[in-house]
Amino acid sequence: MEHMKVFNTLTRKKEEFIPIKEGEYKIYVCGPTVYNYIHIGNARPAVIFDTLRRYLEYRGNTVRYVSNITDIDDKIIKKANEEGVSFDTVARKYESEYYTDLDGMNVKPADARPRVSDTIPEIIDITQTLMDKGHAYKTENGDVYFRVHSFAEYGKLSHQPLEDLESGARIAMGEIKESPVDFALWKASKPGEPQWASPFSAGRPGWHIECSAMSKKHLGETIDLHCGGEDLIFPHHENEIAQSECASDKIFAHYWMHNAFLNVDNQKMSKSLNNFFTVRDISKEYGYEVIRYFLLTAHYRSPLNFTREIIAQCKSSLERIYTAREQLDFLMANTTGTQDTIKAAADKAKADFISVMNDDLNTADGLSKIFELVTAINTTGTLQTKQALEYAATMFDELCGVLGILYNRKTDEIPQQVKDLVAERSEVRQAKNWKRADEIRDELAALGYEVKDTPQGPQILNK
RNA sequence: GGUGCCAUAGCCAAGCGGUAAGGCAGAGGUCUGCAAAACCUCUAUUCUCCAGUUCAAAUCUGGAUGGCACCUCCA
Repeated sequence: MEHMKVFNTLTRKKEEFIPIKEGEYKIYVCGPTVYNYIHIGNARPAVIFDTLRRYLEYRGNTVRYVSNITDIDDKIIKKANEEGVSFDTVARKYESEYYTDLDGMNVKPADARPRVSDTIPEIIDITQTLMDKGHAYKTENGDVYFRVHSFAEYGKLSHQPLEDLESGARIAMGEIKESPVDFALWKASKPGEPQWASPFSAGRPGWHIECSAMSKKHLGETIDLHCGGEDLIFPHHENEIAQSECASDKIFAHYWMHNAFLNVDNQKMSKSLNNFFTVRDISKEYGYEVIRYFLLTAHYRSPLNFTREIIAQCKSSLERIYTAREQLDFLMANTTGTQDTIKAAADKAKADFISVMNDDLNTADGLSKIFELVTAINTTGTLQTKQALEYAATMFDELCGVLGILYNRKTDEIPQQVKDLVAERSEVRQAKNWKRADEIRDELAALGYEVKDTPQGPQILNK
């Protein structure tokens, strides 16, 4: 069995991606904190790792894919208090909006989409285990902290010596910790905060413990891959490793993948710079699919710059793919050709596509392989047999499907009214009545259709 | 200060030791009643700069310059 290669943050090397059980991958992706609409930066891991999943499935594997919702968090609580509603009112709203955006970008629903608020017993359980094993301690006010110095491998993901981390760490107001690097597993609740009963105190979980608990609950103690944005490497993922491995005495995840950040006008997105874009707003202007396409145009470990100019370019590029696909359908219905050389071109595109995707998910190169097939189709057109074109179309759809693009094709039956207008237009064109012909084109446009005149007759496009 | 990453045409971007993929934009042409799309040709003798290694470097090494990230619960 051939495996793709991925860059493993743990070893900082490209490695063969070998699952625990051949043909089955267990993947956990850190999801968003739901206190607002997601921004385009949030969309990057969602789309990239969805593409990884699609690719692994395309290559014949089964994938168990889990992505969480962080619905207990300071920012959510703050927003809820501002609006005078409960935290879960805020969380449920933006969770729902998040899924609307994911659906818009053609991200397949995860097999499990756990919420922190539904995982409290498991969180308490791990916390208790860590305390029992001496990896965690409780303070007077009811907080529970992880004892970082009890885990010798701490820092193995971020590749930072503990001393350096220690010098950079801060102690927040009111924290009483043995070491500045220790982090909260459980926080005793303060007034105005949601709380859950626990053996430690009435309180709520810390940030990092939730992913350890949800990953274990839905995928087991050891998984194949854990991924997320590169900012999560430290402290979030480092801490997850510490918690999970100390609790289970097993490897938490064999592979770690992290996507680079997305910038706007070459600057970090931030509210103060006023360069903050939500997926929702961009989708209204350009459509969701262009966002997905855009995210695939660069390698996931490279920084990606977002500007309106670049998005506009992506829209044109995507258009070329759509046009070729529509052309393919038209050709299949009208070709009189006898060749089948397009089959070889399609086979080559597929083989090349697999080759570049195997190399650490090179989606940018993957797209270029689709464009090579586009050119082959556009060049050879009516010379090919119907069967050969069908073969190419199947391959075309396969590859686009792996990248998750080309999902907005209009496949509705063309209305009789439109067909009649096109027929009338053909007649008046025969009579060289160009005025009426152009009128009809306008009428068709008003109905949402476009007509192109080709040597094989009029091609009707649903726009 | 510690740890990493990046620099390829007007724009986006792959390539990572063997002589510059792909897309967008642009110019000219073909086709067309006009369109649209498509096709053909052109658009980096060169990969930020300077040294070095090598038969061979955008690709490796050293240095410089510029940009970015993490070490601050931001994907």
